[in-house]
Amino acid sequence: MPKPDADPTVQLDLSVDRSSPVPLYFQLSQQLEAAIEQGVLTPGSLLGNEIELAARLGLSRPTVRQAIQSLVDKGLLVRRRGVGTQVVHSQVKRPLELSSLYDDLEAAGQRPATKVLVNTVVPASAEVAAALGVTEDGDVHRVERLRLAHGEPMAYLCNYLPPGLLDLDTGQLETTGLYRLMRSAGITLHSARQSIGARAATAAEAERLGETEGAPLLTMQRTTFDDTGRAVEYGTHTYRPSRYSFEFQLLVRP
Amino acid sequence: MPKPDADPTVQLDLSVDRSSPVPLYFQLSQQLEAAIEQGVLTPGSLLGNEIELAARLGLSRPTVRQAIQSLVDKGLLVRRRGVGTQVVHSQVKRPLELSSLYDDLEAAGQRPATKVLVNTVVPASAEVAAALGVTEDGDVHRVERLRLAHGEPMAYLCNYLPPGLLDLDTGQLETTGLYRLMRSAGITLHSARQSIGARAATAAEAERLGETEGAPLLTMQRTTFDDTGRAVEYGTHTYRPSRYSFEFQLLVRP
DNA sequence: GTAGTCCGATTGTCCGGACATTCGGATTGA
DNA sequence: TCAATCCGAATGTCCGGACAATCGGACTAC
Repeated sequence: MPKPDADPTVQLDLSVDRSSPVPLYFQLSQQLEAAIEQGVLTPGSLLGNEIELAARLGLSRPTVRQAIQSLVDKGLLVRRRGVGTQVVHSQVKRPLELSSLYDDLEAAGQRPATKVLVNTVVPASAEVAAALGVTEDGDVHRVERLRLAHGEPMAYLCNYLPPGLLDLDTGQLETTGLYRLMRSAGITLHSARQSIGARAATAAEAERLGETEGAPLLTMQRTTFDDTGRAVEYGTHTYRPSRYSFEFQLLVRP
Repeated sequence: MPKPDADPTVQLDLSVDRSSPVPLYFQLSQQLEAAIEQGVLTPGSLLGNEIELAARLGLSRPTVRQAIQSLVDKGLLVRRRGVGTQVVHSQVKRPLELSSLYDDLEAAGQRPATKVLVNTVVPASAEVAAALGVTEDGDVHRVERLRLAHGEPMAYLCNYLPPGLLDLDTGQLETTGLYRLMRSAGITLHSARQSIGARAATAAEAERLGETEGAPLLTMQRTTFDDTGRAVEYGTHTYRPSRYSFEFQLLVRP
């Protein structure tokens, strides 16, 4: 009985457009990622050696390697010296990005709505001043929002921003997420420090979220930095655990 | 009045050992990382252009770029075309790894202790079977542990492992973390899917953790995969929010 | 003075090649 | 039969060079 080939080397029709301004390695990595996404490249299948792949596409090996490496970094491929490069056995989706709750809900088809409760300038408390790196009692923007999904309150978001960074329009805040506003204002987000915990709801918190006093709440604090190292946002959020949990995938750094 | 140079190009004494089996780019990236860690390379300072750095070290530019790129991926450096490469303005520590609670506590100097409550083989429930990708009612290892810090219970950990993967010695489980055991058994961890939430403690949970019934608990579910895509571990954990919260740093993918 | 333009500096992309290292199977030997 | 050895295959590392794209400051023109 002939044994079926378990991990065949897949032949794809790949091509690159040298007249395009898009980098060649990026064109290739996108095509490979699409092939994996659509199941053309099945989990476990080998990708064929780099040399031949480069020759087939008329590219150099470094370029092909750069394309493959970007997918390895995303967790979609695994390289094994002496063996080859193969597609990871699925399960991998998104390796945890610095995403906004708004975008997450929208992607999940939850039709998020936002109610801006407060949008003003206040003197910075000691906590906020320390997080944002501004002087205490200096001006900071304060935004309080209630995030709803299907008309039900899901989270209470309280955010602080350093002054002069961004015009915070209440109308815009109700139709999109804070991160998207910041990015479109030319701020390049770089990293964030997060802390996720839980605690019992105070009376005021319970009131806001439609829970009862003492009910468990999921809490998140976050400070976000841009690529110059400035803190550009500090926020304390509380979530209804029956409506929301943090789901993410993370990769092991090799 | 002479204006002090805010972001000077720093001169370091770097060197590489060509007789070492350690890759040159790795030697360089380690030295740069150490210089950043120790404050020799101050936040905001420029790194000097790649060409000259390569010439100074007797390396080629691709090698230097590979070293720099690895630090950019770690979030320690930022590159700007036409400007140069500069050290990120601090704040960056660890970009969230797939770490074990045991190692985290140990690194924080908390002297963690583990009490193994259950270490046995059981038939897989539907939930466990789905997570691990084994047949329902098939054998799986079940480990229940209580993790303590300073003698106080901090978390209750319930884990399932597919059969035949690992010898689970109760003594070893009490002196180290599960991940370390798996790694030393030759399993290369690749990624994990996590879900963090909160809920009120049941009577049994409260009893185990020394809380009262209805107290808020922080919960985490995780399925871990190796680089072949096999699920190698599934666990449901509950934490006392007064004793533990998830703290991590995450990077924005450029 | 202010706006637009030019230009040097620096990183980004890409090439073609060379050798080293590791894996896994096939061969060989006990 | 089983273990040790060899060998092909594939990725890992490294080189030296070339040109493109972009940033920021200096210069120029109005």
